[in-house]
Amino acid sequence: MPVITLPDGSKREFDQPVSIMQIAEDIGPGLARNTLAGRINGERADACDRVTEDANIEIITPKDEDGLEIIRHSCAHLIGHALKQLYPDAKMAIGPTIENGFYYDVEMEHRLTEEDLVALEKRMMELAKTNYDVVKKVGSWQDAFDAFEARGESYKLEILNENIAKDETPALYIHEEYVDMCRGPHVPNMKFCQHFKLMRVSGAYWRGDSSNTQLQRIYGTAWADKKQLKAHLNFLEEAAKRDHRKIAKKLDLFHLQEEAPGMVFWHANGWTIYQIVEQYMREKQRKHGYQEIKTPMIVDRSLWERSGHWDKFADDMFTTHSESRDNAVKPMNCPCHIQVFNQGLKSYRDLPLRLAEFGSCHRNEASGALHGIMRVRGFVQDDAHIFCTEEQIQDEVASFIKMLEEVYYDFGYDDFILKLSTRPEKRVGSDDDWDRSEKALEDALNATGKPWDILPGEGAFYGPKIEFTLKDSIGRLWQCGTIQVDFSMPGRLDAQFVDEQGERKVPVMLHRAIVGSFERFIGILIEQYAGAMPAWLAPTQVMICNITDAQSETVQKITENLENQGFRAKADLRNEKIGFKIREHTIQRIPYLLVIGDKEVENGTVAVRTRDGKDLGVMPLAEFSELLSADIARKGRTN
RNA sequence: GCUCGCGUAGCUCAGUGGUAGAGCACUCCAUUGGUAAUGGAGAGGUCAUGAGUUCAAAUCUCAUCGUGAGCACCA
Repeated sequence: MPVITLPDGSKREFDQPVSIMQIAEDIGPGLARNTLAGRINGERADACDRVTEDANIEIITPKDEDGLEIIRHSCAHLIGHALKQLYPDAKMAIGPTIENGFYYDVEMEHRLTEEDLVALEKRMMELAKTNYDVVKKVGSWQDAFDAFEARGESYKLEILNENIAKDETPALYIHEEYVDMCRGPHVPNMKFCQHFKLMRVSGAYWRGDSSNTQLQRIYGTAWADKKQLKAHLNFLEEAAKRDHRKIAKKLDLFHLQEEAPGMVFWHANGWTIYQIVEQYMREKQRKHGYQEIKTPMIVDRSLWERSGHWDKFADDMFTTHSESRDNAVKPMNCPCHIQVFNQGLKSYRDLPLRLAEFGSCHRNEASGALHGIMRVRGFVQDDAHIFCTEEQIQDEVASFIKMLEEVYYDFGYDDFILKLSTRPEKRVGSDDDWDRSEKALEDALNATGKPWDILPGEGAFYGPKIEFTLKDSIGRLWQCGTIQVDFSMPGRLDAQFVDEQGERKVPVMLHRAIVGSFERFIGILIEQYAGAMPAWLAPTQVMICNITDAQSETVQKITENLENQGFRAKADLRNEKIGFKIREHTIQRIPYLLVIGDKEVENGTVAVRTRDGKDLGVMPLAEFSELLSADIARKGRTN
């Protein structure tokens, strides 16, 4: 005789066990029609699952966030249903949901092409449109094993053998002749799975291990209704227009070419942005107590052997040979920074010592990893190493995060993601060291008042780290900032300081970066602003246009005047119509356009228009200078 | 590095066996026009590279390089 309590507090009593669906029917037929699944005392359950005892029950519909996930998960099963009709030899591996959609990894002889994907999608839609019921069957481990053995689903058998205990009762979901195994819940009927689109097919390793066979991964997106699906596809289309590689061509920012894969050729416009970012960071670091240094790019192999990098990363380093020496082009700056630290005996009074470098590094990244200027082989880090005592770690981390926030807010990044990566299995340092430094990072994260994720086991071998991650235009995540505790390298490279007792001790080293790589950071900036850089970063801040030759001299004077004030101003004196010039510079995303005609010359004014097409009216040049200064001073702050 | 796709004029792209096209950009001429494209003319490509099939290859095959998506990697 279960008593059901609904989210609004109302209760319903039944004289026998009831399914979620029956409860929904009891509440109303409209709700029953939209019932995907439910929650029994907060635990997700299938619509057909029975409630035997008193419980809090919630009904999940497509409007529910969980509902969308359930739809996506069932769409993955739908791939299996349709795919095995078209390719009976296909073996289904795993089919989870991901952000905005789902995928299924499959092994099969035939390599899926784009046309195959279209055909597969068509079959999936046909099947879904029949509105068939999905039947859940809970049975013994052996039942599941037999079912998949009969079907030759070797990956399912492997999952059963390795991931599911013999005394468990796995749930099978029956999609007509197709059977899948899943924790669920799933949709009760395929009428809910009719707003999806297959996106692409690519390779993916079984269990994420590159030594395993590579499967074919079919990606799809799925939504609760047509409108949501359309909105998502539209979003992707808009996002593609923000791609930093496309914008870079249009705005003449940089290029890449075959002879130097993964190395950026910065053009004047892009380099202007780069320089502003670098100068800004230089000033920021100075104010926060860093000393800027510069260390060599080519360093003898022996240093990399001592630092431990040669062992781990030899294949990923560029090397050069000269006379009798093997050198590596530096992939990172820390060993060099320790060399600077090691010059002259350091006292505890020198700590914390913060050494910063805009360090030009090269790593021979796998060809498949390269991506525009987000992942490159030659890059520059705003790298710094803080040499300190263990007691100083927490304060240093806290003030670093503060500095990072100042920087990110100035660049208009308000929603970066924080993650803490903790001790991996293979590591150096005592558990005690790890306990303390993980705690220090944790405390610093909590002090930010922002949410953060934990990535267990993802720390570097030498210490835990915090990562600060930004998103590109289509939501891909890129790590930019980081702060990492290192117990290992200072000792390996003989860094020491003299403590209060006159004893020599090894300092702790904090690796840290805010922009990370300038290349990546600027790539994300371009996508964030879709090329319309805020005035402080815009390569050209103001373009001054004449209407006819009669105003040329005045335009030149105005341009000079603005340049002398430190603004990045250019004159457009071409024999073109004003509409043509306006269009061109608007497309070039120049923040301010000044138009000078006879009226302006006569009155000593400028007509101001923004790249958004706003007419700010006619004003004296001094007034425009103030306006531009104020805009520049705001940087990328949104408030 | 792996899987699949792609590589044609500066850019965006059309061209699927008979030695190459459009729009924009570029150059020249005319035009001096008040806020997103003035008109006309011209120049520009051993179709990524190499090999093969064929009477004939941008087009078919193979390899290499680059690139895109994803996977793996990311000190």
